[in-house]
Amino acid sequence: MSSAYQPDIVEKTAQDHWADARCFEVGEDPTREKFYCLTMFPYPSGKLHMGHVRVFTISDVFARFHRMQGKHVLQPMGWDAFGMPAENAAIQRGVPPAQWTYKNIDDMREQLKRLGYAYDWTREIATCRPEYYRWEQWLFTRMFKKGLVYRKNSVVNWDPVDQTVLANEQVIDGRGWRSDALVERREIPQWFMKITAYADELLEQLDDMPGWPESVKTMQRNWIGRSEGVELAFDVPGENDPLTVYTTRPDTLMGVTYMAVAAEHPLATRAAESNPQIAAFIKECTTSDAAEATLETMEKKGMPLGISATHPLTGEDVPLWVANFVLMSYGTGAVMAVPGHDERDWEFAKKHGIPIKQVIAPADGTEIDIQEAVFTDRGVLVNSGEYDGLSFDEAFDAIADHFEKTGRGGRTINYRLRDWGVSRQRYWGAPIPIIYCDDCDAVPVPENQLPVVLPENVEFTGVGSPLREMPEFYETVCPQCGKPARRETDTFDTFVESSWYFARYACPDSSEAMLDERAAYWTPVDQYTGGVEHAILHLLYSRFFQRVMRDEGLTDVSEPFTNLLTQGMVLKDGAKMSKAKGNTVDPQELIARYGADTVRLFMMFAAPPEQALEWSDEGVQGSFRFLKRFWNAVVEHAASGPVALLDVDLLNNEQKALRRKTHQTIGKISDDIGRRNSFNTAVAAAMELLNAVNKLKDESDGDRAVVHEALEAVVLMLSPIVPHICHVLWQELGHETPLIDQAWPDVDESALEADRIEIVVQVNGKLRARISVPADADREVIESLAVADDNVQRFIAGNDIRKVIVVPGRLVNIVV
RNA sequence: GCCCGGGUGGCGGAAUUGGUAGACGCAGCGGACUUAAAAUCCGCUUUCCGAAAGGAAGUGCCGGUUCGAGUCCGGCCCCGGGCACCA
Repeated sequence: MSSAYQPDIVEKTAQDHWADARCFEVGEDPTREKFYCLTMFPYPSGKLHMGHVRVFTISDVFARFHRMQGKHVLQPMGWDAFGMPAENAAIQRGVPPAQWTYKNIDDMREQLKRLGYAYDWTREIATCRPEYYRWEQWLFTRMFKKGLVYRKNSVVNWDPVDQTVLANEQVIDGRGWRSDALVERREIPQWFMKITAYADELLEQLDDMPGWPESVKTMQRNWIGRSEGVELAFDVPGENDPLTVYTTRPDTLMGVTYMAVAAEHPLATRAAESNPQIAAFIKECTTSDAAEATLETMEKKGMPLGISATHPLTGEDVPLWVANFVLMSYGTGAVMAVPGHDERDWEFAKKHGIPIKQVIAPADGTEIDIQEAVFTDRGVLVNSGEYDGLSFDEAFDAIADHFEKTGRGGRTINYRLRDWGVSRQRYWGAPIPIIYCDDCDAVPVPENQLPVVLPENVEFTGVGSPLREMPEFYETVCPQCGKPARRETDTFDTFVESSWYFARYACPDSSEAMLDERAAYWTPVDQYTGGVEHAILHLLYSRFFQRVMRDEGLTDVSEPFTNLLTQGMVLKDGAKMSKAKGNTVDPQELIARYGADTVRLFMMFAAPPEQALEWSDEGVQGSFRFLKRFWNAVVEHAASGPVALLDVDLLNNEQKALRRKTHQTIGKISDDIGRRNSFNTAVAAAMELLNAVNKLKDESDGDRAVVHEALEAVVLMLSPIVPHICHVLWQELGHETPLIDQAWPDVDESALEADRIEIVVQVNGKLRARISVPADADREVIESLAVADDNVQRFIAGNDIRKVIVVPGRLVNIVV
């Protein structure tokens, strides 16, 4: 194959070999170190996009690199197959969601195969298959029995025209995407998983996860949001139950000048009965979507309820307000407000003429005017009676003690994290295995009746779930009492499927259990790669599910992913590439034109993996040109005859320099891929080495030997990134055994030694000269050579040398 | 609004532990080869001054620490991601 580079032929040759030899199909081998390499599985939209190519290529580089390190590597692939796009397609084209999804899976599998990823396709999973989702239904019923799932009312976006629940994505500027009607918040009963039962464990374990990026751990810590505070009861005259609030600032208690409750709070509802203005305000509060970003950014509004609570320390009246920024589903649905020492309360008080009282003073004694500016720092208590002069900690303890002694509250740990609502009022998802009986309430479907199979041949109108129109689905009998009963028609949030698929790849065919002993061999995942947009939800739910499976006795593993790489988005025109925005680039065209290797190389070279990659059509050309140069360099070298054995003693300086470059590059690329995840600089280093090879004539025995060594190194080290061309070039270099079975190259330390090194000379921190010194020169020698330099003399002449800093191997800085 | 990132030539980016700013590539310019074009190869390419040697400025903005700051600290600005029903 000594002609021009033809990617289609090269890539078919390599892929045929891997398929024929079943290179990537792996079983369990306890004698070898395993390496489980996984990518967040794709939604089968039907077309591969650049974000897919990026993440799959990153993962494939890991898989192939660790295989060359001698590890037993598993890299599976599957489909996150439930979700809204299938329903949208069904509405638009009249195709049942199942049919559309299976077709897409077939199409995308072919596209993936064309890219040459090292997948074990025998383990493929599709989450919409009953063999898969039966096990999450099973786990749900186990969680039900343990009290880890429960039902409660929760807010959804309600489209009053289409009479249906909308996803946040389906709400555009507060209106339903199809009806254009103003969306309302409405409460309906939904199933929840008690992730908060694991909040502490999920938080604490983050401190012991060195393989995760700090940013992701920080985001998860803040999301869980553990806080230590105090619960306080305020009596409301005429009410039986006190109004309980939670605060992390009990030291500001004496500064409370009003309280606020949510629109859905019983006190507000009661007040609305006799006051039409309040009723109207409450109605207005529910006319918005349920997204937190909407609630947090909308104008803070409130209205006095005309009643007061009693301050628990002073006995003074504290007026009650209803406000749109207090959420019923969050804590107790009521907050105490301290305008002097809370930003939002201060602004609200200013707007509504509510008194602002200073009860904290700066610890350093600075005078402040609380009417002019809010003071939110911790400080010393003032205007607080017996608590005056106390610090934050002292006041926290004194006030918490007081409430504990009087039985009116006390220390509490609070989490921002809320339980996971898993109910979706949608068709294309896994049925929630619950049966409602008039006598027995909600009863989980018995294990021997699982799975509850989702009917796949349905008429799909888009308004409401077809399951609700299918008596043959929902009509059943109660498993407990045998009376006619009704099956749950809601389905699971698709995050449920993606919270445990990583473990199922170990035993995808197990019909006896959710996981079997093969999972003990392969889990946890050693390297997990996926989009940074999943940094919180998917990764936190997976960490939760792993623990639920552990506590169910299915595994000993607590943390599902040992090392995590969150790859940045592929952007175009400054925004995430997405079908919705219509700014996608089709990888298929590029592959047809340049081959998979060029596309893989470009994705790895264009940006560091964790950063956003701004797409540009130019630059792909450059990657293709490099592969052609690479091809020609190897083919021409191989064509010019046999290579003499390398004899390092006979090398001239130029040849030694190339050898040094070769082994420096082996060291650099090993570190770049193996430790730094810095694939772009690994490619750059390989390019530099190839540029250096092309400068040598490749004629003498010594030339040919060092060129051969360098080319072998480049072929081996680029093979994780561009595996097809390297497969063929390895044969060109005269090897019988295929490249896929080769080990990663080693650094020859002796090749790195150099006689002389370059040192930079600065005067007052400004670069003035570069000098060449013997590699073993000591400080005095380096210093005297530096001072002797002509240009350095120009800048130090006539001045006293005050100080000389010598950084060995790097620079000299002369301070005058 | 809150949480997490990012900001370096015309462009993507490099600089790994505070020590040569701009590696590698794209685009551009000049040259070789060619009847010509494409492809390929060679050279130049941060800005300003200078024939050159060399000098000055320079990593979003303002300030600080240091012999030395893209890197550390304080305060801002802009862009991207997430915010619990997009996946």
